[in-house]
Amino acid sequence: MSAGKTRIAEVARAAKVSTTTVSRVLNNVPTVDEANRRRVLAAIKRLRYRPNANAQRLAAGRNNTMALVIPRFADMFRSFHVMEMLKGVGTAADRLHVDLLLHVTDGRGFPNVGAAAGILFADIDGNEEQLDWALQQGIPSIVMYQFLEDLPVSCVAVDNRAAVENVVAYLVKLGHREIATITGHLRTSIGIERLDGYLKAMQARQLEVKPHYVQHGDYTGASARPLAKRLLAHEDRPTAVVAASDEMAVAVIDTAMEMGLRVPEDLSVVGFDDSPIAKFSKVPLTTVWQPMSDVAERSVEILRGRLSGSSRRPVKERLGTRLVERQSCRQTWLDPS
Amino acid sequence: MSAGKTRIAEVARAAKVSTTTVSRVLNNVPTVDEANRRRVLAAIKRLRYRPNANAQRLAAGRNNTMALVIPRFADMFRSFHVMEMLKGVGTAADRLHVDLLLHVTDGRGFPNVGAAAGILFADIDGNEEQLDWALQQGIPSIVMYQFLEDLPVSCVAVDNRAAVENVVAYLVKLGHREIATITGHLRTSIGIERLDGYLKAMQARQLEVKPHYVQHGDYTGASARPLAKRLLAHEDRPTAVVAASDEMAVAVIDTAMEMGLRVPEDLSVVGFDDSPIAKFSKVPLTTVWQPMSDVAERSVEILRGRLSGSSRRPVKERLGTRLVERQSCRQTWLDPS
DNA sequence: CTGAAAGCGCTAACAA
DNA sequence: TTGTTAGCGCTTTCAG
Repeated sequence: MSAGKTRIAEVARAAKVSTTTVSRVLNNVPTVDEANRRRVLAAIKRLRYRPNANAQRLAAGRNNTMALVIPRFADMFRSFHVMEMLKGVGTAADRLHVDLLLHVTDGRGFPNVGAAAGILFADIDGNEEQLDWALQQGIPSIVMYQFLEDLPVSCVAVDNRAAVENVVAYLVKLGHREIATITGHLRTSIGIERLDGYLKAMQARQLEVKPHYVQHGDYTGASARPLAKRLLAHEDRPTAVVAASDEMAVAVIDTAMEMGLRVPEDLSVVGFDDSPIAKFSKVPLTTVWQPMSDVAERSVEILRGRLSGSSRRPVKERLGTRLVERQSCRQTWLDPS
Repeated sequence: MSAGKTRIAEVARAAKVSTTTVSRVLNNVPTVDEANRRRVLAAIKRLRYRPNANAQRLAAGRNNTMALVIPRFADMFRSFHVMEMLKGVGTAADRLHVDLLLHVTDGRGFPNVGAAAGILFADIDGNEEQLDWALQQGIPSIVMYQFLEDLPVSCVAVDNRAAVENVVAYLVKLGHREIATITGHLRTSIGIERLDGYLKAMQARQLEVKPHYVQHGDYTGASARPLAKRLLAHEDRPTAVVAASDEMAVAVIDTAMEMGLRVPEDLSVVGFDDSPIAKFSKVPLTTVWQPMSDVAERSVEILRGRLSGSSRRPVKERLGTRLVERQSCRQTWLDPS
């Protein structure tokens, strides 16, 4: 009894029509006499009638419910991204009339997707088991923000490779040739793609990737600090660092300053995420903005299409990023002031 | 047809029992022969049967679905708080077996709470209309993070007053007497309570609240900047500022430094929120941590109780905060180094 | 411990 | 344009 206790029959009685007619006005079926429609509407209002959604769905046989699975302990998937994601998912859900069932999970156990016809995985990292299960159950699913090449599942991700290539191109244009990187987790496609983008971009320009140029972090500032120290203490110090996350970029800046280096005069730093800390760090961070909300919207659209029965083949898409220039990069030939 | 297309009848046939028995094992009814239970479970697995949640709920007449309403454009309700809230709501929902229907809304229109038996409002600010509607419809609702004294609705909020009183006490213990505040929006209970806490604490200690000591901001850094400038440029400059948000506190610090003041040597600053920027600001910020996730958990519990029919009277609770000491405050009698 | 049968509240043919 | 009549897929008395 999701509603109060008013049934459709009572509304029908009050409006002096059949339940069918009430159902019709409820579902905006045009073939209803205007007078009747008005009386029904009035009765609904007066009786505070709210249809029982379960009965509706059962009878109609349709189900526009999607489960949104998000990790309980968002690690790399930062909270500001979650908000963007929610905005995107929410907007699309609204527009496409889909209901969202929220599942905050620790990755263990299976999402209680009882009522859901499909599943939206936000950041599959740590939820692989659940994805497997969904796939095996044949539940239409889509994973957001991660490009799963080999799995027969739809996904919408950010074009990480192109993003980093773009960053390197930007640094090169500023005159940098000694460019190092601090990677994210390399067990996720995101981390791999960002590293790959760096490698490809360097190679394309015949720039040498010295061994110490690639430092393996895990997105956290804590992981980046010692890496930055090692990198910057090296006799063959790079003039620019591209980090796979803003947090790591900030750690690089902090470490550099502690070591007496100036940013951006002695060292250019680029982050990834365009998170709030990018604006608030000691040196406003030049970083990569990601279309978090668009990825989410697109995902809902695709899954909706899948549920409507159009195609059964997985859809895989990538969305573009944007470089946000702030103050952590500098041309190499400028006289350091 | 949320599930594939397997019906309970097919499972029953495969397991050579009645649908009733299948239903029993589905619902963990103990009175089922072990052999039968095993066969049913096997059949379920083999046929990949997933019960139709709508039919279940309709037949059983129960409804443990809560709509979670969150604003699309989270302003004061910062994203890191959203994550905490989701964690809390998710945890409680899991534990209490409630389904969460997510509604990301722009405040206009009414939440499509069709399937929901109750509503959780996260940050009612901007959603007053929707709350009114819910109340009028008699839908059990609870508002989180805002204490609505006069409305007949349950709410769980942070004890803002006590929190700020505690901050003032802390500053006084450090020797401060000239303590100013930058408030948040005063059209929300949160902003009012924080200001009130400040006023009460000052009064209780017979400390004068000079007119310019109370500056009205709106939680954003942008709003605080000019206020901070005015406050610090005043001939009768305070030695400490308590801001109603971390963003504003950071703005105060930045402004102070731009004006040649040192923090905390010349000015102590306390924030509110314990947001990520509190750690990353130029001077690590002493601030108030809020039990965001606990508020959410408690809210779900209370609403659940309400739905289970226990009490009909609104429940109103406040949860305590904690002062997180970092490096933006200093004893007044210390020799400024 | 098990099954037959009667709905849960609504929608959707099908006739009228 | 309207109402009658079957169900949607599951749970739940109530006998057995």
